[in-house]
Amino acid sequence: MSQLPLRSIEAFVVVARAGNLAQAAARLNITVPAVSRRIQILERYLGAKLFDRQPRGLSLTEAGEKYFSELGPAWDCLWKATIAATWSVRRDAFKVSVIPTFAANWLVPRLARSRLRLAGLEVEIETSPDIVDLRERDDLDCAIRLGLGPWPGTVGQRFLPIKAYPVASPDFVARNRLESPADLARQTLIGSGHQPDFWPEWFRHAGIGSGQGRHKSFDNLQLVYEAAAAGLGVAIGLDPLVRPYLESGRLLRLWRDDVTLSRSFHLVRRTDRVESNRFDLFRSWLMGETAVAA
Amino acid sequence: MSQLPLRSIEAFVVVARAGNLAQAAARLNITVPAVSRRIQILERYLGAKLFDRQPRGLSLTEAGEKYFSELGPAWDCLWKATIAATWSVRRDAFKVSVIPTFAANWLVPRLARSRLRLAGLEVEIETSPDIVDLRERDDLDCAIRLGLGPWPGTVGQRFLPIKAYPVASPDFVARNRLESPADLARQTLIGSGHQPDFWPEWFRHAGIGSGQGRHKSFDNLQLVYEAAAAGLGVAIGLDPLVRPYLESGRLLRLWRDDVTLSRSFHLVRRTDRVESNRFDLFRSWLMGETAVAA
DNA sequence: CTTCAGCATGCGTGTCCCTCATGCACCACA
DNA sequence: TGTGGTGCATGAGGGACACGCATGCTGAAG
Repeated sequence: MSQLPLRSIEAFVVVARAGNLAQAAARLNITVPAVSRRIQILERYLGAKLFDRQPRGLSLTEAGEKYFSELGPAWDCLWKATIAATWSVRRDAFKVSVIPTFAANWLVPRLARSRLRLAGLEVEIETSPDIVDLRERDDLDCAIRLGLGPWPGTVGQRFLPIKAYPVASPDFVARNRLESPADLARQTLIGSGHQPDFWPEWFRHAGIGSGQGRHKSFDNLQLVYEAAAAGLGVAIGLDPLVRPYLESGRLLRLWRDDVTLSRSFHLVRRTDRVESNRFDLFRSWLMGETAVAA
Repeated sequence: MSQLPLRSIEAFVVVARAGNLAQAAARLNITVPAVSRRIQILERYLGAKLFDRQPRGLSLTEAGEKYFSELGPAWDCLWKATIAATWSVRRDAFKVSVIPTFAANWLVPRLARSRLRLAGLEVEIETSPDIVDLRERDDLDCAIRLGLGPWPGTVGQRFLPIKAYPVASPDFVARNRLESPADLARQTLIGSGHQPDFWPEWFRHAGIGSGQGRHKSFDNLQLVYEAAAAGLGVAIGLDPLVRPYLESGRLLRLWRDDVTLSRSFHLVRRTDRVESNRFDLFRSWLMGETAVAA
């Protein structure tokens, strides 16, 4: 007496868009096997294969393609309508509190090319170098935080691990002989003030006594990287954040070794607020982005 | 970590269309309390009231109206796409085997004004006075049967109880004095040949020895009623089927007493076939029709 | 005033679905 | 050709969710 396998249909849409189960699972906030089963259920229900299982992910079959072309828009419409109906009063944007560096180097670029607005969600970013207490800011819907978690009054989940490695400007590298981590002792190390400094944790992993060189501190990571790019010294690069600098060539990674930090990025919301579909949508998008970024 | 309450959204669409929980429950094939809860869940999730609970059923609030206006089409689209994707090969109609009288007096009129075709399901009716063995007819998707059930090789559910009462033409009533069931002994009783005759069961309930009058039999109920309308005698009217005759005035109900027969209409499908969404859709529609017809 | 229709709620239970662990196929690289 | 890695499928077990039943409640009709 089964009805439409709705959860399977949902999974189908997400998988079709993602192209692989891992990213879809992240978006759906369930595990890969669970997604796999959902797809199987739908395929059995329809009596048709929807995906070709290929060594590198899945791709839609002809039937799947056709089904998806009709289903996708309908699903978006459903989402959009549901978002719009949420506290129909609340036509305001979905506000997220983030540290400036993450906003500039990760969040904003991805938001720009996302489908979120199409899905009916307007996202507004508020940056703050310090951790904002969500309980005192009713206008904020959630926050993205860098640290160990949990934070009082919030629930959340880790969504992006951080790798760290020393970086410096090409010019700086050319002028100084930096052959092994031990050479760092003679250099100026640029750290962050507001955010906990990541040098100690890196030195610990690298097996060297904490850096003996001179230290410089800046309030925010953006300034840290800018300083390094200007040739002021060696900074500790946090992997997703520093990438734009590496890609543009303004900074170089000194050695291949990297360290996965204990701190990572977390998405948190207030414990005392009902989880809204706006939050669902945002998290879904966020998880999908990180899964693909791996 | 909840996702969209899809089952609740489904329920919302169905309830919004039905206007009351009972009919919606029938369509969804679940109980009334279950539907009630689904709606509550959605309302909590959205943070908005969707229905005004009125003494006579529910009606959409303004917010609900708006939500439904966007959701309804999307939902239909989803259904349609899913139907279309079902064994993408099978573009043929959904074939139902029915007895002729039921087709003519109940099914066809309702099908005509239904949204089924809009939803993407083409229904084809095959009438047969005898019970067709579904196992021998691969082209049939399901059957509607009058009887006690179950039938070998099938699963199904009762969906329409039958009330029975004697009927005769206005002319016949004028010519003969028919004041109590006992008077039937002197009259010609018109029964059916193929279908089991319903007179005996009626007499048993009425507390009278089986009718002593002359009997006439016809192959199908349509002919039975036509014969009665022509003044040939008294027929036993089966409630949903004989109604068109009563409404047009061609037949009159003799007494207010009625009997609910042990036999009723059942919707059945083959046990050995996976329940398809086409069947789901058809059943959903059928259940909704009977709930409203009550 | 009684009865009935129709929706809400408490409680117990069954079932579905998810997670974890493992297996398998394919590709890349040595 | 072996080895590691990626990505999906499958088996077992458990937990949460949602359904059904019984009952209560409210407003209207007889």
